[in-house]
Amino acid sequence: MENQNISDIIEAYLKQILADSQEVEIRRSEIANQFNVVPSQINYVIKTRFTIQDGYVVRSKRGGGGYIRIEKVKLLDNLDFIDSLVTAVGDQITRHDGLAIVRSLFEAGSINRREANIMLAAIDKSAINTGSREVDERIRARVLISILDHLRYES
Amino acid sequence: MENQNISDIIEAYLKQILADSQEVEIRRSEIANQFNVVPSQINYVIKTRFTIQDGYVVRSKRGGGGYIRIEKVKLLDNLDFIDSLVTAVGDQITRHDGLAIVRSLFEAGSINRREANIMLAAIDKSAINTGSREVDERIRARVLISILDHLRYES
DNA sequence: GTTTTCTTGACTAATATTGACTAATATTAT
DNA sequence: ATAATATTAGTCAATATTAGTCAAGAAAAC
Repeated sequence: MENQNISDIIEAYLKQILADSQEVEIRRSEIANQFNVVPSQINYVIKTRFTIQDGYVVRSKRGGGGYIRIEKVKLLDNLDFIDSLVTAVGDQITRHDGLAIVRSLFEAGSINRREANIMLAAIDKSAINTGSREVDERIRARVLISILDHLRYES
Repeated sequence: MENQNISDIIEAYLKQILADSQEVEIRRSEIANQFNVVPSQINYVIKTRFTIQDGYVVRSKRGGGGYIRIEKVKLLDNLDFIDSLVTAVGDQITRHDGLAIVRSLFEAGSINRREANIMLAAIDKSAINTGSREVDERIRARVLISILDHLRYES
């Protein structure tokens, strides 16, 4: 074992629970208290160590009875492909190139025609049209990547 | 699971009754008493969890013999249904209400789980996040309506 | 010495709970 | 009939209870 910082320790704690069960639900302040760190460090640990690339989906709720729930998901075998598309999208993308991304998914068999059409509708000009082409391209990129990330696992 | 808030518990209680019957009729003060909350919390639960987007219609009467009646709505044919959702979306919509829209589509059988997840990814915070809540809500509305419009043609 | 990662806390956002006040309807008294 | 009273539900704003974001400084890695 190398020199472990507290983030690593919290990560290990959560992953140990996840070794036995499909998901773990915590109250942020409780865990923060338990490990004697500020609450926002829990967000840091989750953001850096429980990403979708790692095979985790995180949901949360604020307010009374709030929680953070980390779920282990079964990743599909198209990960490298999705990765390459995410890279291709980058942080902004034209409609034309977005169309090509969706077509790639369809032709690879990752999505069917109906799903492709839903994706196209989501990045269409009628959907994303703020008046600034640059802003539109950034939003389109994020919408696409958000969808691509969901195609990584079974749901 | 273990630390649910009382609003969730009341929601679950009502929905359990609605699982067996088309509607449920309550006396507000009785339920408030039963769950040991103030009466107006029942209004909160209904307002946040039994909206028309969720597929419920609520009627009530004040005065002696007053009641609150929650009815599970029978969905119309697909076109009218999508029309009603488009109307419900309007020109801006919160994530919470957007979620309810997608859930309605799913529960109505208009889309399957995979399609629902694609839609949710498209309107997620990770996808639409310009820094202005108002702008986000407008974009979210347009993305949703664009997808809803495409769902008309295909079915 | 520079860059990356970690830690911290101030500020923000979402959701839940509560209660004072209001409105509608029913019942009773005149 | 009409007015007064009782009995419901509705609205709204204040407060409480959570989690999220972001940026600055510290520590570690390179």
